[in-house]
Amino acid sequence: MAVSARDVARVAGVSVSTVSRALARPHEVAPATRVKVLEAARGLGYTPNLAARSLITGRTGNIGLVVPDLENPFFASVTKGVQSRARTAGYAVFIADSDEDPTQEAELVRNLAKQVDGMVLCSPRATDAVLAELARECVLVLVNRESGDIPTVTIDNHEGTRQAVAHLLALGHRRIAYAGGPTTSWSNRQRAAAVEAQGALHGDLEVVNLGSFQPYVSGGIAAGDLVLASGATAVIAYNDLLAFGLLERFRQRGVRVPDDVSVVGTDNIPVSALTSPGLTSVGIPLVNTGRAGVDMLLHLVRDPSTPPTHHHDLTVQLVVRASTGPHGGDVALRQLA
Amino acid sequence: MAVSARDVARVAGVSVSTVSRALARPHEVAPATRVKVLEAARGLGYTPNLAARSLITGRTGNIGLVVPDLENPFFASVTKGVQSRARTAGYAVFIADSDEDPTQEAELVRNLAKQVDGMVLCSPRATDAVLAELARECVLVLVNRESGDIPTVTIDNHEGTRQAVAHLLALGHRRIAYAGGPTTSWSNRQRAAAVEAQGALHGDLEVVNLGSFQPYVSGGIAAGDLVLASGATAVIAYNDLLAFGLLERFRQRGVRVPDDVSVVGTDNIPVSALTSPGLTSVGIPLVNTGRAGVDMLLHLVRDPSTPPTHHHDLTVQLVVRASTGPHGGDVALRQLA
DNA sequence: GCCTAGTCTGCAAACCATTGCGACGTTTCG
DNA sequence: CGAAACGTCGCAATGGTTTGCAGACTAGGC
Repeated sequence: MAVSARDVARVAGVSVSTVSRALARPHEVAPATRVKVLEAARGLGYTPNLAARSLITGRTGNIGLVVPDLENPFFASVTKGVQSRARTAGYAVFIADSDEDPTQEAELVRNLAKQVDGMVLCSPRATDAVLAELARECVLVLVNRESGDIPTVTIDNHEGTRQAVAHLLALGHRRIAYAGGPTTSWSNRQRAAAVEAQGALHGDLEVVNLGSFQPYVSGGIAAGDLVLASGATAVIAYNDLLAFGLLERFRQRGVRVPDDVSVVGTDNIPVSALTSPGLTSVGIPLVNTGRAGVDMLLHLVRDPSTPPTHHHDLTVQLVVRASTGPHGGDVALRQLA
Repeated sequence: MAVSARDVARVAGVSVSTVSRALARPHEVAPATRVKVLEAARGLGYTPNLAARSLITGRTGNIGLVVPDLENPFFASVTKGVQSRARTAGYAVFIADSDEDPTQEAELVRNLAKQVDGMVLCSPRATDAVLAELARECVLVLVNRESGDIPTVTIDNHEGTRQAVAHLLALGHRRIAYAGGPTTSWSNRQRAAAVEAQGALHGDLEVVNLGSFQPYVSGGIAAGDLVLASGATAVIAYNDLLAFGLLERFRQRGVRVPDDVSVVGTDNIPVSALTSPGLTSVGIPLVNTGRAGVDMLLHLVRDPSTPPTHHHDLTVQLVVRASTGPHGGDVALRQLA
């Protein structure tokens, strides 16, 4: 059925080893034989059996990607980046969705570990202990998470938060709430800490941490009422989906954005430009985040001797849209008039 | 390094073949030996080498999924469904993104074909001829596309369009535009034809086909002006992203939705509830579409003898939100008052 | 007590590509 | 002219698992 190297060898009148070499190391075989083999291979439509190859070489040419939720546009974009970069490097990618469940996450990694040369874990929810264990079983790169000395691509959460707070301060806000994501999320802990740090930095700024919510629209709807009760005039959300939920809940309750409350999201996923009002959001280079993860992983896989950077920090940029403004409307503009 | 069946055999004091049987066909080995082997395997942390297994069985335990654009929420949801269903069936899934490019699509299928037991092609953009060729090289299931006698999971486009048109007719619209997607998209051709068919069916209805646009927000922005110039009071869009673009462009031009123009999308992706106004959309069971594709594929793979259904048609349901209403505002309500 | 049927288990081939080593032939240099 | 060096290629082992076949051993029936 399938055509093997033996068939090619027979047609080309050479041995199987010569076929292998003609394809893998062309300079080690005489030009004349090379063309004979190549022609035979093309004629028969030969492609090496990857299972057999990986059995002997120990490498698969595949990488794995585990994300908490494929339906979250943030992870969808990262996945796109991973896939595109892997493809140009000649790697195929396994995808796995953990549904935000740390247990499934570890299981998925173990299932895939034997079929891949390495894995990218995006925003893993597992504990440091579990990650350390997994890292021993398989080459790992973390994206949007730091843990021990596992190679990592992160986002500059502190700087993102700083930009968001600076923006809100400039608009006159003095009481800012933070609506957090899953407690299992490292970036959530980072962002929460960064907001608190900003509060400590500015004497006239009060920060209210509202706690943890589901990183979906539903979580934002739940958080909305807490924001209003907290007396904050602005809220920073763990991610854009949560921010959408806030906008929705505020609309339901007749609270005007940004006149009554300003809302800042995080991630700047593509749809954030489309809500009404458009969402001010801490922009992350989504697709590039995926690419960076693959780059680091492939470097590790191809020459494990020289790990030049174990840590790559991506820059962020606040994108201001209509969901933020001065509390009570634009006094500055009114004074100018 | 890695523990093989030979190690287990040595520890358990049996032969390699007995190890294999104890794990794969427990009833073919004596209970006493079975527990010995199982204990040894567990003690050593043995897991069968999948490459070696697939080398001999010819099966991989993997499936592939090709989609035109992972960042499109429609495909993200389908991917989620595929992944979740495959996982519970013990299959791992390769993901590939063709960037809406038919050439890449075929290439991706060929690259993956050797490593999978079968593939799901979601909304493939390739021609029927190319698909037929690919189907000969690999077990294929099409989702949201019909082509020859390749097994297929489709969406009832005709019914969806019927519902959308009926809704608009009920609101009093008599001139309806269709803003189409890629010409390479089968479902776009289906939907365009269905709209025309509805026009032919209702004597008092005029249908305007505006042609083909990119299935992104940018495509809708481009289409917006054509809608207005066409004199239509309502527009049906190929997908929700395109509809978002329409909403955006109408806002830019000060055109009120739904008072001046009604907008209907297709797919009912999660964010459609969040735009302002909320998007009326032909709802598709997104995640289930992916599941259905995998179900069909696995059935084909596991017993290729009896293909019970080569065609599965998923039901659709129009979801009405605020983007549709009577032209010029709600006269019916005003008359009641 | 012997034969048969049946239950377990081991042997060895097979799957397919890769690669170290050695053989062979040719060239080059001393 | 001899020997070393080099280029080219085949042999055979290797990787880990599955499975047909045959052998060994047990149990049961006459």
